[in-house]
Amino acid sequence: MTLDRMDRKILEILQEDATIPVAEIGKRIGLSTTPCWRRIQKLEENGVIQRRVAVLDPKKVNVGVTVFVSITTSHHAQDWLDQFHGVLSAFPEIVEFYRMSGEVDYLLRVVVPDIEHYDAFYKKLISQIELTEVSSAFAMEQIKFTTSLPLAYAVPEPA
Amino acid sequence: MTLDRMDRKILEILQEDATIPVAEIGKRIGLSTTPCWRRIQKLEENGVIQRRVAVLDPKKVNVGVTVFVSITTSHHAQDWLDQFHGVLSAFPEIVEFYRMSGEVDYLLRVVVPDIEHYDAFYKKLISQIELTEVSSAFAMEQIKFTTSLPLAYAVPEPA
DNA sequence: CCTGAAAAGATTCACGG
DNA sequence: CCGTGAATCTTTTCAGG
Repeated sequence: MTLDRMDRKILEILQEDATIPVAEIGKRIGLSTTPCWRRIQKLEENGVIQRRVAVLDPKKVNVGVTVFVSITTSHHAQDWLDQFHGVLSAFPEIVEFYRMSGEVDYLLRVVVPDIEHYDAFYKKLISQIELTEVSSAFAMEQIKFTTSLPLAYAVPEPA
Repeated sequence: MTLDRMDRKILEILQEDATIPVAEIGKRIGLSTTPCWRRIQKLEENGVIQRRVAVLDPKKVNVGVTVFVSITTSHHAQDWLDQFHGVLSAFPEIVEFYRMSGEVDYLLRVVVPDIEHYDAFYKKLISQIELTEVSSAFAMEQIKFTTSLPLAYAVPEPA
């Protein structure tokens, strides 16, 4: 699917605030309600817009602490990997989970209320699956966090 | 603010899908529209719900590659730190930015289309501010990514 | 604090340019 | 592909238990 500048403008608005009425979005980008609405529909059908969600304040739901967990493993059989992915993905505290190149095999972002709860999480984690090497790095401060992806790369070259 | 089980149920639903009508949410949790709506209002007023946003598919907007960038710096003056925070936060490719404890001083999550574009981003970054040590780790696969925070820690003990 | 219904507003659709 | 206007459905407010 190709995204033109209108689509990009719509996405820019909706990434920041999905409560804005379609009529208002149209007004901002110079389009009337229906064509604007049709573009949004298409963006949803094509999966460019995956979902609309409420973003919560981590501190207000008592998960103000972020920990990055680096995992190195010696297992490489597919069976074990599938189980590993499944077990880890099921933890609600694990909000991001990447397979990495380089030194570390996997990187997790974990959210918990404090260090004590992280310790409890950690114990539960290692009790459920065997991990060769695990190292934890604590975030002291979240300086930036956004769900808005850059859209400069999404638009085709100007005609 | 204290969140009871009803609030938590509402948040669980809205974190996953913020398009569900209030009447439907009420039905699911056993509440009629008005009280459910009032609870949502309160959660927004109190900042528990920060915003409602559209979540996009990174690949479909051409930023399928995630890179974690670790930064160590020798500067510690407040002036320099403020500038550092400002300069980095302005990059739309930097979607997360943490001050860390331990080895590394800062950790970034950067999204770009591919390694070539990461190189361009990197050059731009180091041209704008002096960084003592920078190391990049590429994610090969995003196994899990969710904007839903765990809510088990948010609820007060059963009365 | 709750229920049920009415008013206000947004989304969706049929039709025409 | 864009726009206008009307029908439908949601949200929001209000009267009352």
